Parts: sequence; structure tokens; C-alpha cells
Amino acid sequence: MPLKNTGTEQLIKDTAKQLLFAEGKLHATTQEIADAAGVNRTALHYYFRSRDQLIAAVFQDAMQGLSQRLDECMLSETSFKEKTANIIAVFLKDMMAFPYQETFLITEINTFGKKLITNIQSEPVKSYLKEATDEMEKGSIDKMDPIHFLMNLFSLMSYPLIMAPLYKKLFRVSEKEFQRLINERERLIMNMLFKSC
Amino acid sequence: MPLKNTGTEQLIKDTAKQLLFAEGKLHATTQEIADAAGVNRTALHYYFRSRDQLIAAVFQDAMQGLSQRLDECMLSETSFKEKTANIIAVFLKDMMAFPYQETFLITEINTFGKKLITNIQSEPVKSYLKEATDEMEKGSIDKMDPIHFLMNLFSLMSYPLIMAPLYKKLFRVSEKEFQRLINERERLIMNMLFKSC
DNA sequence: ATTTTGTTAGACAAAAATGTTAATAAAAAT
DNA sequence: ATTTTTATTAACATTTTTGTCTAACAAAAT
Repeated sequence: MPLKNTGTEQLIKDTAKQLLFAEGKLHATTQEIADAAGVNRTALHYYFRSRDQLIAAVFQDAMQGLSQRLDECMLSETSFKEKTANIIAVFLKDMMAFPYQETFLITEINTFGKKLITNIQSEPVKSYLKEATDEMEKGSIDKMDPIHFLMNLFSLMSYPLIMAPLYKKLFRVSEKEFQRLINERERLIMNMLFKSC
Repeated sequence: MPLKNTGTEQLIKDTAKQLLFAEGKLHATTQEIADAAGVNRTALHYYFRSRDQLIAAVFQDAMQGLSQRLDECMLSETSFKEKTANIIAVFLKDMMAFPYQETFLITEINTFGKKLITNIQSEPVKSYLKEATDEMEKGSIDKMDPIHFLMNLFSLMSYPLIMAPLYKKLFRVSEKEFQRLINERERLIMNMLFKSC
């Protein structure tokens, strides 16, 4: 079974990911993707048959990678607080590289998201939520529906990065300055979540 | 100055707003919008010339309405804490009706957003931020860059609603149950922001 | 060497979406 | 009342985007 593997398939996926999730060109046409990758548009059909299937492949890859890294955090043998800190670090890093990834998920949930719904209510998340509840009992974090805790965590992490393209222009802060603000958030979020009264 | 004003123009805008920002059909074609409004597709060109201009009009209307209501909150003669509570109430209500509005702003920032950037760094926001700084001096809220305070506020409000379409499916919560969670957040967010240690 | 398999490219076809023009109907103005 | 303006529609044209088909090419296998 020969496989020449010229790397074109992966190149196309990487380029699409860059265009869609990093640069936010969510309506990128097959032509634009092909051009950016420096390949003929037909190659794209050869490997993925259709635009939709290419996009689906790109998205699936991205999600799988991220959720795997997050699962690792959640299952690691550390304290709840450390786990949370790790989750924040992993997630922020990913979001900084691909700020439009989540936005894409939301806008395309009707087209692509449906298939992805199954594999997200996973064991690691459940176990992490369980631990959160335990911590609430112990009093190290405020008592609330653990779903709120998760929502708060993801809100504080995601939203500023989702809005990054906008905020940079809005607040007239430079790329560097914005970077500094985001870096501060890692500590700030921990403070907000674990601040006990 | 004649103006028959059959209400068609407004009908088209309202319908487009519903489709785009409430139902999340961000790629709605002119045909789909026309059908949903029950008018001929040409009417849409008659009133707005092009699809882009229709969308721009819809978006501008929506943003202007919301930012006006928020400005009122920020300039009202009440305590900082009350102001914040009002902002949350106004914003949550709007977001619940049109959860895809912000998502649209982000994805289309390159196409439409550029014009809107000017009028957002407004006086009311500056004055609100100033008050936040004062509160930090007084010690009623934690000390931080006031931009962080604003980011936290909007994160905790927006994100769960942006993600609502996804979360409902993800956590397998009913519409009603999700509604309850969101209603709880109004109080919860205030607690997080104004919790002093 | 030639057959086979995998890969790339060009030309063409089809579909989907937008935009234009001209004709018709309805209302307001004179 | 008839003329003019505004609103709406139907038919047509254009553009954009996707998808297919076939041929050319390269590398490995026989």
C-alpha cells in the first residue's frame, strides 16, 4: 500500500485552519484557501470532496486536539486549584493562537456542530464538576450550581479573547499592550474564582 | 413630501434582524430574508440597494438601540453598584432576545465593523470607568486595571448567552431550566464583582 | 520498461446568489 | 381626472462559487 504523502492534505488543513480560526475569514472560498496554500483548487476536492467536508475535517481536528489537552488537565493527579490553573493556561494559549475558533463553532453549530455534541459531555468534565462540588462543600470556593462555576471559568477566559479583534481597536491598545492584559488575566481569574469571603 | 410608508422597509429590517441575530442564520440569503418577510426579493434591493447595505442598516440600528440604553444606565444619577445592576439587566435582556448579535459583530468586523469603531469609545463609558476607579480607591471593589473590570463584567454576562445555543444541547438542559440558570446569573455576577475580601 | 497508483492541473459545467431592467399597480399631487 | 410619484413584481442577466471530468505527470511495484 503506497502512500506518497506529499504533505498536501495536511497543508490544506493547516492553511484552512489559519485562515478560518486565526484570521477570522469564516467565509473563505475554496479558491482563497487554495491560493493561500499555494495549491490548485482541485486538490482540495481531491482530498476532501467538498468544501463542507474540508471545513468539517479542520474543525474536528482542532476540537479533538484541544479537548484532549483539556481532558489531560482535568484528569491529572493534582489539586483542584492546580487543575484549574492548568486548564486556564492550556485554553488561553489555544485561544490566543486561534481566536475565531469558538466563534466559528457557534455560528456553524447548525451546519457542523450537531455531530460534535455527543463527545463533549465527557467523563473528565463530569469528574471535574464533581470535584468542584466537593470544594464548595469544603468552602474553598463559593457555593453555586457547578455549571455556573464552569460558565464563569470559561466566560472569563474566552470572552476577552473572542472579542480581542474588536477590543484592540476599541480600546486603542497595541498588540503588545493587549498581550500584557491577557497575561494578567491568568492570575486575575484564579483570584476571582477562588476568592473566599 | 409624499411617503406612502407601507411599513415594508421596517418589516424587512425586523425580519432580517430576527433571522440573523435571533435564529443565528448568519448566511441568510436575500431570498430567505424576502421569503421570511413575505415580500418579493426585489423589494429588498429597492429599499437597500444591496444585501450588504441591508445588513449594515440592520446592524447599525441594533447597535444604536442597545448602546443608547446602556449609555442611559451609565449616566443615570445612581450609585455605581446600581448602575452596574442596571447595565446587567439591560444587556441580558437584549442578549436573550438576540443571542447571535455579538457573534455577528465579531465575525463580520472586517466587513461591517470598521465604520462602527469610532462611536463606541464614548463619554458614558469613560465616565463609568472613572467611577470604577474611584470605587477601587474606596475599596468596594478589587483593585485592577478598569479595563479588566469591564471585561469581567461583559464576559460574565455575554459568554453564557453567546454559548446558549451550544450549552442547551451540551448540558442537556431544557429551555426553561436554562432560563432559570441565566436569571440566577444577574445576582451571581453582582456577587462576583462586588465581593470584597 | 510498463503497468499501476496516487497526485496535480486545466477546462468545463452546474448551481447558487446577487443585481438590474422594465413593466405594472397603487397612491398622492396637481 | 390625469399626471406624477412611489411601491411592488416578474423576467432577465451577471457574478460568484462550487463541483466534475479528463488528461498529464511522477513515483513505486511488478
